Amino acid sequence: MVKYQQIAKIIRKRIQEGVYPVDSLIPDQVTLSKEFDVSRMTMKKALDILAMEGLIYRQRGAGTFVMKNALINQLDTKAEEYDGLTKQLPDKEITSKIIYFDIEFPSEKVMEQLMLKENQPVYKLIRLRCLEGQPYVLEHTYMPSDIVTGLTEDILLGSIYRYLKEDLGLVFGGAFRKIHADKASEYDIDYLECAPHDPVLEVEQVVYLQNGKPFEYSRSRHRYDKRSYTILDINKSS
Amino acid sequence: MVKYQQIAKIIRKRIQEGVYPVDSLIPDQVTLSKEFDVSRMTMKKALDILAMEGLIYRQRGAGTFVMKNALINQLDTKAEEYDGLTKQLPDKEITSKIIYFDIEFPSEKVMEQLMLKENQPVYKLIRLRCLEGQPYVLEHTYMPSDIVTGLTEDILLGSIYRYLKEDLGLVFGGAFRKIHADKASEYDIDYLECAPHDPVLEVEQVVYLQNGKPFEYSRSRHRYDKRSYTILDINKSS
DNA sequence: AAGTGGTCTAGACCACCGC
DNA sequence: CGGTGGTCTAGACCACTTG
Repeated sequence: MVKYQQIAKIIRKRIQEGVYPVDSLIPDQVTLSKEFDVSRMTMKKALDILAMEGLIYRQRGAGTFVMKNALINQLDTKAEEYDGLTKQLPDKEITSKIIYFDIEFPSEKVMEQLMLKENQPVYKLIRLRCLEGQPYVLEHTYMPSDIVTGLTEDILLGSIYRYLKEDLGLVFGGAFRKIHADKASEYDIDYLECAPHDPVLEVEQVVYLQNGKPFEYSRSRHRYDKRSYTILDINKSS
Repeated sequence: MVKYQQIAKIIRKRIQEGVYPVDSLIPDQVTLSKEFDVSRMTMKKALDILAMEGLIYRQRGAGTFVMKNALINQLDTKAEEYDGLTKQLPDKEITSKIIYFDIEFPSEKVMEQLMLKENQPVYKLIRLRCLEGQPYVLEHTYMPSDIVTGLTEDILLGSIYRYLKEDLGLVFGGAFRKIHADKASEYDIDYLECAPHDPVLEVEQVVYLQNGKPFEYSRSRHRYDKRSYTILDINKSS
């Protein structure tokens, strides 16, 4: 870990422990850079991290302050969402049931989302993920077979993302998501065990590699009473 | 606008216009810093912006590349969500109907979300926003009366956010959102004109000032067929 | 080994706030 | 006016990829 990350870690701890109380002024950049024996640019870079996390804010001419809601935001674990369920809920028992698993040529929609030609086959899979034995989410997933190679039922029963990262060495770049509400389909009623008129929360996403190539298109349908989606936005423009 | 922002703007344009084609290597930092006659640090800062936007990615030792999906992401206007509906959909006709408007003492839930004491009154308002005359979203909003002062029905009929920013001079810091699906309530059926068993997409949010003080707690209920919520995630850790 | 991006420095100037 | 944070420089070293 480089200097500015180490320093950010120390300051973050001071905020969490109340050494720098909520809503207070913290020492200026010159003082801090002397304390940590670094240049002011490096010191600023450390503070930039904390500003991105929403822990501090700065006013030219005035100083650097601890955010009023600094402690609240701590509660949200910074799980990158494309780490997959297994990593997002590490303390829970997650099981998977394979409902469909095959390789086929892509539909129009899938071709477009995954930037494929019609002759490039994709894995199509449907999994029911259960949390502590209870139905949690029904995933409809498409992955191009030239990027995601060697998929087996064994892998599907565990964490696909662990396989992609550790065994295939893929580097994730980001994801584009669309969230909407929908009526429960016959499929949802069957597998999620929800009532006929229950709403469903659907997360439709395309996940990309670092070079921007899409490797997953999926629609995850959640029971409306089991899951909500949280987002923390920080205003960078000011 | 400072140097690194100007340079970022130029490079962004080159990517959009295909001067730097998708998936290609762009000139290295030393070459670019000579072209723009700036130091390498400044050049890197310009590229940092484009990396945050998901237009480029960099590999130590290899070079800087244009993302495969660079052009796709351009389609999403970078509307900060707390700019309000009026600014998000500037080309559409948006009208508001005031269903409820009063000032009262906060409930337990509102006190907690807005960090208030029980003796600090809040504005409570319910607005139906219509898009091109059609019901679009039903907003239940609470705002502390000591921050958001001088609210009138006239303001509610237009853009509250414009009033807060321009007239009160408030500086927004960010927002915390929770998105879930729900069953339509009697209220939703009445005002959104949806069917009894239609699902509803609810966005529950707390919006903060720059100093971390919350100034809005709201629940916005959308017709499931009219609105979805989109998110672009960029992986910063790599 | 050469070339790339990432970090770090010491110092400078500027814009802004509050006294 | 002094002190704050934001920007920018010219140069250095390092980590990494590629030929």
